[in-house]
This record gives sequence, C-alpha cells and structure tokens, in this order.
Amino acid sequence: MRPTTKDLAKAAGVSLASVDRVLNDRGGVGKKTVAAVHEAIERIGFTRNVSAANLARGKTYEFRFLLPEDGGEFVGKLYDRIDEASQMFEEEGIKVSTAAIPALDAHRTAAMLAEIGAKADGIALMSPDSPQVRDAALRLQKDGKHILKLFSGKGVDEIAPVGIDNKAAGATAAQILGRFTPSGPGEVLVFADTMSAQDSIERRLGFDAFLAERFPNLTALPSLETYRQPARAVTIASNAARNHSNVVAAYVMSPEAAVTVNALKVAFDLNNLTVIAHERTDYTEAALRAGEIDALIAQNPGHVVRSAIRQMRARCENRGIVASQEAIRIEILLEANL
Amino acid sequence: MRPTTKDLAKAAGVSLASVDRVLNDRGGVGKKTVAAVHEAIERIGFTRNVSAANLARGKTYEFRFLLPEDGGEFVGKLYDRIDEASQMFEEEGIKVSTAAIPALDAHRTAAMLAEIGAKADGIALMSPDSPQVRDAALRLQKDGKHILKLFSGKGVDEIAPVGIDNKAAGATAAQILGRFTPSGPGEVLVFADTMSAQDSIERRLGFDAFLAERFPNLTALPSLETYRQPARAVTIASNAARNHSNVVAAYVMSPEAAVTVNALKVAFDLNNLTVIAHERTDYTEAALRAGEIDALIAQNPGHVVRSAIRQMRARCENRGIVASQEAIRIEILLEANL
DNA sequence: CTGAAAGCGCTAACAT
DNA sequence: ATGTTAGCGCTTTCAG
Repeated sequence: MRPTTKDLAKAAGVSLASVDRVLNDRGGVGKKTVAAVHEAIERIGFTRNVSAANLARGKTYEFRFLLPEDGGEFVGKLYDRIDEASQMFEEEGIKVSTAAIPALDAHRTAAMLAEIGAKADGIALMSPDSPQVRDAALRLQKDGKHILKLFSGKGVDEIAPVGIDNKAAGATAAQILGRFTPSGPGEVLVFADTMSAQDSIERRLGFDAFLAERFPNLTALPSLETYRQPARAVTIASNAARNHSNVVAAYVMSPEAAVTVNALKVAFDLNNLTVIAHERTDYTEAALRAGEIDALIAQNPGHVVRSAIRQMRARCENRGIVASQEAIRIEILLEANL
Repeated sequence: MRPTTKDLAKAAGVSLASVDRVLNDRGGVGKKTVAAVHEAIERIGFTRNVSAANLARGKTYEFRFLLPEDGGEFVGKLYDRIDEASQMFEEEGIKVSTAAIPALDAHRTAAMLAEIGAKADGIALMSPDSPQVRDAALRLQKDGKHILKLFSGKGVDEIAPVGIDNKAAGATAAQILGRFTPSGPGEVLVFADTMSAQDSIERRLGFDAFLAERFPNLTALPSLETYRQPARAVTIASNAARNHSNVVAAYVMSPEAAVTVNALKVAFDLNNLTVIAHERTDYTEAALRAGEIDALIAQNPGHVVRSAIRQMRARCENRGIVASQEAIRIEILLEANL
C-alpha cells in the first residue's frame, strides 16, 4: 500500500498536523521539523493523495470563461466545448461558467472583468488586447486570481496565453498556401477582420516571413480589413479583383471566415484560387468539402477549453502542469482529415 | 452546497447504504427503494463526488502498456509519454507500467498477454493482429479485464481501438500527396514494412480510394515491402527507379520511416519526389526540416497514451467518456507547424 | 432487503 | 511550534 500522511508522520517522528503544514507549506513550522518531513518523504516515497486532499479541503473552484458577445461561429463552438467540459469537471468540484463581454468596448470589458473576476477563482478571457483590460487583469492577478488569455499573443504581458502560437500559425498558412499554389509568380490576398487585433498582426508576421523566404515568387498584398461587414467585404474583394491581375491565392486570417469567403466567391473563380482560412466551424467545414477553401489552419477548441481549466486549477493549487499536454497544436485540416 | 449522499438518503427516505447500493447498482435492493432514490436524485439534483468515492473505495488501478520490444523510434516516443502520464496518474491512484512483447511471435505475445493481463486491471496492447493474440485478449475481457488495442484497425473485433482511423489517415496522405505533386501523369511508390499488418492494409485502402477519385492522373504502384531491412529497402527502391520512369511521389506507410526514406535517398533525387511519411520521430522531424520528407501524417503519442489510460479507467468504473476528448486527430505536420 | 457505523487520506480548527 | 481531533462524501462490513 502506498504510504499515507500517517505513515509519513510516524516516519518523520512528528504529528499529522505538522506533516500537513510542511506539505502545504503553511509556515509556522520549525526548521528541524521541515527537514525531518522532507527526509521522510524521500525515504518512504510518499506521494500525496489528491482525491483525499480535495475532499478534506472541501474547496470547489469557480472558473469563468469571458467570451465576446457577438463572437460568431467559432465562439459558438467554444460554448459547446465549455458546456461539455463543465460537466466533466463538475465531478471534480470545479464549476465552470461563461459570460459574454462587449469585446469591442474595452472600458466595459475591463469593468466586467473586474466585477466577475472578483467572484471567481480563475478567469479565461478572450478579448482584444487593450490597456484597460490588461490593467484590470493584472489587478486581479495581484489579488490572487488566476487569469488566462485565450487566443492572444504570447509574451506580450504577464498574463499567460492559451491557444496556438499565432506567428507559427501564419507560417503554416504560408507553407500550405505556397505548396498548394501552382508555381510561377502570383499575388496573395490577405484578409483580416481588423488589423488591430494582436493575433492578426502575429499571423501576418509569421505568414509574410515564411512566404518571403520560401515562396519568393508569391507576393502578399497589404491586409484588407472587412470589419466583418458582408457588403464591405464584397466591395473590397471586387476592388482587389479589378486592381490585381494575377491573384492566385487568398489567406483569410480571422477566425470567422464566412463573410470573407462569401465575398471571394462573388469576386473570383474559387477553382483558380487557393484559399486558406482559420478554424473549423460549420461554415468552413462545408466550404472545405465544397472545395471553396483548400485548407484550414485550426486549433482544437475542446482542447483549448480543457487546457485552460486544467491550467487554472494547477495555478490555484500551485501545482505544475504537464507541458506537453497543454501545448495547443496547430492543426492542418483537409477534407480527408476532418 | 452540492447535495451529498446524506442529503440524498434523507430526500429518498432511505439509509446511506441503500443509496450507495442504488448508485452502484449492486442489486439486492427493493424496487421501491430504487425508484425512491432515482426520484430523489432528479429532484435534488444529486451528482456524486468522484474523489470521495475513490477515496472510500481505496481502489488503485494497475494499467499496463504492452509494446513491441523492437519498436523503433515511434515506440520510444510512446515510452516517454507513458512515463510522463504515469507520474500524473499516480496521484489519482493509477499505476501505469509497460512491458515489452515479442510482437512478431504471436504465440509468445499471446502467452505474455494472458499472464500480464491476469495481474492488471487494464491492458493497452500494441501488436499485429493475430488469432492467438485476439483469443487471449477476448479471454481476458471475459474475465472482466479491460483491454484496448493501440493503433490497430477499428471494428475488426470486440476490442476497442485507440489511435487514428487508418483508412482516413491513408486518404489524408493521398490528399496531401496529390496536392503537393505537380499535376500531370505520374506514378506513386507505396512502401510498407510488411503488408500483413492490419494498419498498413487500411492505410493502403484509404490511400488508393482517395487517390483514384481525386487524382486520377496519379497511379499508385503495388506496395513494396521492406521488412525494415536497410539493404533490402535500397534494392527495392533502386529497382523501382529502374523499372518506372515517371515516379513523382512516394508514400511511406509504416510508422518507422527511416529505413525507407534512407533508401529513397540513394535511389531518387528527393527534390523531385514528393515524400509523405507517418509519425513524428527525431528522424522524420529532421527529414521534414531537410526537405526530404514533404509532409508527415501523425498522431499525438501523448494524447494516445492519456486517452488509453482515461478509457481504461472509465471502463473499470463503468463510466462514460467524453467522446470528443478521446478522438485521436489525424495531424498533418509540415515544417512550419512542427 | 435495509440500516448503523467505522473508516479511506487528508485538512483545519482548536488545544497545548 | 506542535499535537489532537473532528470531519469531508462515499464505501463497506456487519447486524438486523
């Protein structure tokens, strides 16, 4: 049988309470005691029983996902995965819920973050970077809350990101686009909802660097911003078709491809255009099947959600994580591996 | 606070013991009692606390991975992931270990399976299909052991598989190979360690069907078997180069690509040959970076290992699984998304 | 067929 | 600074 705290206490010649204090480094323990316990841990090979600890602690965590209120299909998928994960984590005493935030209004987002964050143990936030939100997040972190950024740039601030490396995702898009496009010089259209989003900037960076290095015959044109407005998107695409005679491919950077791809359909013959888009949604899946989109660069929303929850928990209990499990893979989706 | 068994017992007007009997349908309970408990569960919204149950039960599980003794690099990766997972699951009372089996010797494999299986609660087995092994596995299943097949065909027998759908993987290889290869007629070399392995057969099936339908100008040649012998592989590749004037691509089906790719390197100019291989190992990763391999069709070994463990546990506790979490994705790896 | 009661390994008051 | 002890929610004898 695996040694228990009782065994440990006996082996270290101290009481259960002292063992517990050392194990959870609560302080107020003599140096000798600490040393004795640590020595005994090594000697008898003690590993704590998490179930028992959680039970005794009786602590239940409240984690909250804050998602943009007008998020579109991809955010819809996230909601589904959160529901699913919420059920499986409930058994482990973790309550997971969601809240919609007005992502475009940095002020109100920051206010909501502060308010909701105060009541939760952990927050996973999906919102464009902004000073207000960043400050609110950092303040919460100071208060011992654990907060994670979803799908946003890594290393920009002190807030840990969860999601694919957007620069690498852009590079991946460039590589698949380059390989799928018949060789010979050509121009590549690049679309974004709006270039102010940190993730679009990073994708663009990775895309350009890779394309320039590997496919110098392909020229990436300046980013076109649709603001997710169908009419505007059509106008933009049509203008592009008129102004550029040798467009051979298009890269749709935003996670909501529908508006842009629909616009491309009216302005171009998609059979002669390599189209790379992001994220798997009902729309992009159908478009991939129909041959309108050639490949999808995606991240698994279920994995992102579960990873975020595991990471928030690990932080709450200040335990480590299994890094390889939490790395979010950049997936390339074709029709055959949907 | 979440309702507990005590609350449930009170709500149903029965004792804790009866509640437990119903919850774990142990039988020997009156119909009325069962009904009362179920009604109360719905009424007060009871969900069991797994931690507490596991603690009280005091049960620890023993799971064992049986892997081929001469497995090569890919199996090496598996060992690494198993070590890693073993640590994280130990905290939850799950002991995970490995054992090497003589995969080519069906008899001894079956014998080892029977012997090791008797001592474990669950077995994850990676071995070629054979009647002997199948029978040993089914016998263990009858004895209430839980056994999973790693990387082997789905639906072939009563033993649940863990790993990618090999037919779809073959199709994915075909699609990426087709798109990466300049159009115009050409021949495609297909390599296997040996075609007797179920997974190679399925990959070939998926590959051929997809290639024929989408890339009719590409002709897949009969499978070439290397038996993983370097000299033999070189001979085969050289013969292929001599006998076929228009080879434009190669599909390496086996999880150990090194021998075949090295042989291809001597017989062909890899710059003019699209090479698709399987699985991420140090070798394939380097080859991908060097441009010798054009794309990798892979499955995440860490995910496979964790999924197998979760599934064995779920079976032991006869709980359900979150299907979307256990589906092993067919990954397409390029240099940019390594 | 049903119930009472003693733990599982750990935590957290409350003592000392 | 250290120890004692009463549970956490559930399972499991052992009686009835």
